Amino acid sequence: MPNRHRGSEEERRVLDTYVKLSRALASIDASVHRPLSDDALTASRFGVLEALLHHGPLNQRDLGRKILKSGGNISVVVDHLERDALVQRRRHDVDRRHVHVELTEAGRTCIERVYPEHVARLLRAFAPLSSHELTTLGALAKRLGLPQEKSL
Amino acid sequence: MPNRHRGSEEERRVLDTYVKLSRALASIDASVHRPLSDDALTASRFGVLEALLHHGPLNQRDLGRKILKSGGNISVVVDHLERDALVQRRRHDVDRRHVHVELTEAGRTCIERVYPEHVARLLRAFAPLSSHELTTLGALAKRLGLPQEKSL
DNA sequence: ATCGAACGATTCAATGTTGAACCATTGGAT
DNA sequence: ATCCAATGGTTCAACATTGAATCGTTCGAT
Repeated sequence: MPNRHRGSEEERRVLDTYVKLSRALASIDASVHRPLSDDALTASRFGVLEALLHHGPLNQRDLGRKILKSGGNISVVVDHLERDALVQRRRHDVDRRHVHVELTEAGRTCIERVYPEHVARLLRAFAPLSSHELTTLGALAKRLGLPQEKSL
Repeated sequence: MPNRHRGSEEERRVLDTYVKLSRALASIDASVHRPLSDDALTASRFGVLEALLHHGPLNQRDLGRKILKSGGNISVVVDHLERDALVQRRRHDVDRRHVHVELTEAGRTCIERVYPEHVARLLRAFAPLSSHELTTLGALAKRLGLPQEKSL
C-alpha cells in the first residue's frame, strides 16, 4: 500500500491545476506544431523565423530570449536554418561578438506563407473559450510567468 | 516595413493568451525541474518514477499515456532508468507483448525522497494565485486540454 | 596601454523526442 | 487450423535541448 500522504486541500488543488495546465498546453502545442512538418519546419525553427519576421534581424542572444531557449540551442537551430537557406548570418560590424541573423528571401516567403495557417490553428485551439475567459486565463497565466523571486 | 496584418481583436487576444500561457508553464517547469539534476534525474525520468510510485507497475504503453510521450521515447527513458538500477523490466506472463516496469528498492527510495521536494516547489510556483484563482485556472485549462475534435 | 571580467557565440557530450520501420505476440475471422 | 489485423516494444535517423568548456571580442578599472 503506497503512501497516502494526506496532502492538504491546497496541495491537491495545486497538483491538479498543474497537470491540467500541462495537458492543455501539450494538447495545444501538438495540434499547432504537428502540421509544421509538412513544410519541413519544427517548433523551434518556426519560432526563430517568426521572431525574425516580426522584429527584423536579431542577434542569437535575443533570439534565445524570444523563444526561451539556451544559447547553444540557438546556434544549432540557426545552423539548420542556414543550411536550408532560410536565414543568413552576418557578423555585426561595430560589436563583432554579435551575429545578426536575418531572413533570406526564401525564408521570408516560407514564414509568410505558414504564419497565417499557424494563427488559424491557434484560433481553433482556443475556440472553446469565450473572449472573457481568454482574458481571465491570460491574466492568471501572466501572474504565474513573472520571475517571482530571484533565487532567494 | 513588415506586415501589419491588422488582426481582429479576438486574434490578438488568442496570440497574447498563448504566449502568456507558454511562458508561465515554461517558467514553472524550469523552477520545478531544474533542481532534479541534483539527483541525476530529468523531467522524464522523474515522471516515470512518480507514475510507478503512485500506480504500481505499469507497462510502457500506459507509461507513455501518463507522461504524454511517444512509445519510442519511453523505451529509451526506461533503458536509462534500468541502467541506473532504478527500475526493472519484467515480461508479462499471460500476454508476452507487454513489459511491466516496476521500481527497484533504490528507485523507490529515490522517488520517495525527491517527491516531497517536488511538491514543495510546485506549491511555491503557484503561490501567487489564491485558492479561488487556482480553481478557475484549472477549470479553464481543462476545457482547453480536451480532445476537441477528432481530426474532422 | 594593459589586464581581467563580462559577453556572445561555438562546440561537445549526454539525454530527450518523434515518427517510421521492424519484430514478436495475440486475437479474431474464416 | 490458418491467416491477418492489431498491438506492444525496439531500433534508428534526425533533430532538439541543456550545461559546461572554450574562444574571440569588448569594456572598464587601473
